[in-house]
Amino acid sequence: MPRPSTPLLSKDRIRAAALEIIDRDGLPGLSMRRLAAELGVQAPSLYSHFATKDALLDNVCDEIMSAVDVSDFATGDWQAGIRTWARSYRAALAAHPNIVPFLAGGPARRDSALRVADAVHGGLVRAGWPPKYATMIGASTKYLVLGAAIGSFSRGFEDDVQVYLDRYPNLNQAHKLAEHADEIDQGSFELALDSFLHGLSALHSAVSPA
Amino acid sequence: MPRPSTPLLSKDRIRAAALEIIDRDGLPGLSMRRLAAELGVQAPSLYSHFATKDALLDNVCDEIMSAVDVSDFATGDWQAGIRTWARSYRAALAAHPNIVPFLAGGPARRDSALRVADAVHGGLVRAGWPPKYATMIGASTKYLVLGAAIGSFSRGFEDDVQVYLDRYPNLNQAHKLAEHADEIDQGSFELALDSFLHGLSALHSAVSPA
DNA sequence: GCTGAAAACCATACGGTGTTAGGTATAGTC
DNA sequence: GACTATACCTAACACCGTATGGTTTTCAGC
Repeated sequence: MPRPSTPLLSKDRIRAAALEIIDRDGLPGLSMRRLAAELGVQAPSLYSHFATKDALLDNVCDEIMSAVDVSDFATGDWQAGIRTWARSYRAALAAHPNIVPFLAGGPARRDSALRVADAVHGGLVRAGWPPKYATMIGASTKYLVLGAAIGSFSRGFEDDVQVYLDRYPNLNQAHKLAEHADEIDQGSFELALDSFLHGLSALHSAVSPA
Repeated sequence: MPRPSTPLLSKDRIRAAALEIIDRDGLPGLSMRRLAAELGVQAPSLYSHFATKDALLDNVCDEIMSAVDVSDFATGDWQAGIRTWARSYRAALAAHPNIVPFLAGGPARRDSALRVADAVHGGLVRAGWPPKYATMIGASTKYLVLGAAIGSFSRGFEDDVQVYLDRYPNLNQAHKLAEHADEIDQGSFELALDSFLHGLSALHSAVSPA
């Protein structure tokens, strides 16, 4: 069956199916053959739309990152800018945790990432932060978000309580963590974000020329 | 060549060689065949010592994590405990950045991770933190370290300056980042850690029963 | 409307992967 | 000295990403 009348595939359809597989079966669960099968097609056909598997994954990442909101940097309130950015960033990754190891590992050269970096850096500098600090604050915030996404407590602990009880007395309630994992992840993230901004706010008056 | 007089392989030797390959060639550069070749052996022989590749990688991670220092939690100074923990943790990962995506993705059930979690949680609770906060503080700190390790600025930007200059005016000095990447990574991490502890310290007096 | 090029599918195949099965000779144990 | 477990081997399986080249349809330009 060569070139059909109406195309079976499209970048959008492939991307959506890939993300669905990743969310459902994890990153290793995505293979070009399985993806093709799910689309009712043979594996090499995908290469008419994406040059490599990595290019496809990059495209998936770009779509995820497009939900990141840096608009509050335009208001002049740099704290609101960071908060909105960090929260939307984290939410975007938490919605698709399985792809985070790939997304984080890849270079920041993706267009979507550059758009964000530019807005963040510009917003902070306009708010009076010296460029060097703007860079570090951007990096720190990214650390926090990526770490929260990849090191999520949710899937960190074993259901088998015995493992903890035996040897680690301080973790005797660890099995309860699984139940409240999302809550703890969210709380920990907010705690870190609040503390971070608290500290920055003190620093700002010390280094800002205004 | 069956069972040799003196064993060619050992868990230690395999682990060391694997880590060397990962450090040199990255995580995808490690295959059982290449590892075996480097050890002067055939791939299936490795399975006499490790059940699977993942088990081998877990073992490598355990070794890396053994350098993490939680001893300062025993001094009663919880801030020093966190600082020493976070810094040694980050240093351990920064020494082997290529394995971080695997290390971070895997569950926290590894023995070394449990040892740390127990010490951290115990130290914080003894210092007066309510257990819920102890959990969140541990998680937050872990986020920061993992994020700093995986989202390292160092490898985040393209050498090709033109990419930035064209479209993102606020990033016009981005090419300089590569030169000072390590410095920026370190500075950003310390900035985040300081701010975080600063905020926590205020919170402590509010929630501690003492 | 015809011709030529590009697009979008296909089957086949290559070299790589983690891993299993089964063989063989040595080391250590009763 | 016989037996078993060990630590290597070769061969092979199922899978992977992807290159090649073929076939038909669509589309652009004359």
